[in-house]
Amino acid sequence: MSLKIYNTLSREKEFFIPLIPDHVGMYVCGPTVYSNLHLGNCRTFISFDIIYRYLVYLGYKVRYVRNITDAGHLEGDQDEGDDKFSKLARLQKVEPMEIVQKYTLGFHHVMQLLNNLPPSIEPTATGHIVEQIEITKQIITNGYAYEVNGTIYFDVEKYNKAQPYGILTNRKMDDLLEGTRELGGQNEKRGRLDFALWIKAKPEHLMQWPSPWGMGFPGWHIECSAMSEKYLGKKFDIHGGGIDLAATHHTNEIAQSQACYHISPANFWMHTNMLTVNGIRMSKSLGNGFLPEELFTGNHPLLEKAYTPMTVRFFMLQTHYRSTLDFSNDALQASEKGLKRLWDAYEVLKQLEFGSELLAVDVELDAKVNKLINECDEFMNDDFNTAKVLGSMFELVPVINSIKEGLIPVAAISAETLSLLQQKFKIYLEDVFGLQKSTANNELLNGVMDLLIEIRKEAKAKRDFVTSDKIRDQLAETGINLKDERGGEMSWEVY
RNA sequence: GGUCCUGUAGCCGAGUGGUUAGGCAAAGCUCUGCAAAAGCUUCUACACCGGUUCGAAUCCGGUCGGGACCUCCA
Repeated sequence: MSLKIYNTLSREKEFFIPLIPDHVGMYVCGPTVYSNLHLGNCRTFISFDIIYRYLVYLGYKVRYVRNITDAGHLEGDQDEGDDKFSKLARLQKVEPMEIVQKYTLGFHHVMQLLNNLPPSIEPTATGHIVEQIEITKQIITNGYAYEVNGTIYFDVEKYNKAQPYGILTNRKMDDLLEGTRELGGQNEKRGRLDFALWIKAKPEHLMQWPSPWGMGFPGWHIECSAMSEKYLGKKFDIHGGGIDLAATHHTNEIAQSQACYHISPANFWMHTNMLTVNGIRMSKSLGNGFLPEELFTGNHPLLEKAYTPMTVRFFMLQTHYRSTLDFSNDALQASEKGLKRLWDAYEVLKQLEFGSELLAVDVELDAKVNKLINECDEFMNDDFNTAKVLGSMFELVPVINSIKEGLIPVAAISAETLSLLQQKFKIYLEDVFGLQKSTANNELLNGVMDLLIEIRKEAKAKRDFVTSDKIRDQLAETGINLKDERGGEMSWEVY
């Protein structure tokens, strides 16, 4: 079975066939680094991280490009506005690049905590001004852009006569025009839907570059066209981003590429759905965003406690990437416990060894285990259905625990099946889903715990429950859970 | 207003027309010196009204509710 991906462009799942066999070029729209990213932003980057990891698992050589937007993002919909970096920089009396540096570092830190792999290339808009100017020039040459007082606009209505402008989100030009606000008298655009490729800078503007049209800065959409072309070519396999970018940003990217190179940039357009709070989209403008830091510290009115980055990651894995996901303390609480159950079973599984005893293999169980394991790949191949994969893995948890408890003999499943089970759990939990153990134990603590366990065992052997309970209770107070195993062994974990 | 998406048990959420998704919570039992963990069992839902079909949560139509995009936002 081969991979199928839902393509926004066709509005259906299509078999994924890369342009160059065994190679995948993937471009994902990254953050605009003028503020902290919230959990909704994180969701998109986690989703694409898992997609990236799965493509690698399938054996593709993936070039994953995710940009950093550090220039030119306009405030509001008035094209004569300030860019976000200049505005903030003036407000805080710092260099625009100080803003960029601060939030880029913050972004990378959060990505690392969430265990997202770094992309292959992470280009910045300010590092590609030349390329953006070149594309703009070519679009003008091709007749799809015009200059007004040093600002270059893309002529949407003219473009729409050659190519369907609203193709990505299935919109007709007339409908789009209807939904647009009236042009203000001072507006210099020819058409309501026209957008800026290059914007003339006022003299006091902090970030500006020379261009054939005077000093200015790039429009928002042109950077992605320029950088995706530079690193992935005029046509590449996958272009991704949040679904909120589809109607405007990605629609304009397609128009720019078509107007410049006469080709639609990506074969597959993938869009991740929004994270909501009480059913409403988490967004910067609404101010209902949770910062990752608030979550990791529990410092938020809607949270009862802190949650680890891995809990957040797991929480998002339980939902399909194209569904909205509602964020709440209860939902996170459930994820925390679910992840623990699954991860504990994984730790148990790693320790299981196939014995040499010649017990009859439970054919039915063996077949069931194999089916559940093999389904994982099928579910992922069906447009990355992580939720179904987790469902299968959870069904395997009682099997693993029962083997450990001796309720099912190890030899009930074949050595081959056990080995496959161990391999697949490792591959999915660690390599594809990118989960990792939340608390690291150190050698010193291990030694101390060995001693305490020994003392407790001795006390229990003498039926000295006062001492044995004291050890367990006081460890519990310091945050360590000591558990009596079947057969007199003891294990422990940090809460 | 236009273009879409969506409504699943206490909560979160998968669901290809016919088979118990799964997680969390809750209850009972087993195990245990007592716990915790684990195992077993129970809770079997698909907004509403029609239609198609032998059969629909799943397809079609309508009604009502929620949301997204159309304007900066992953």
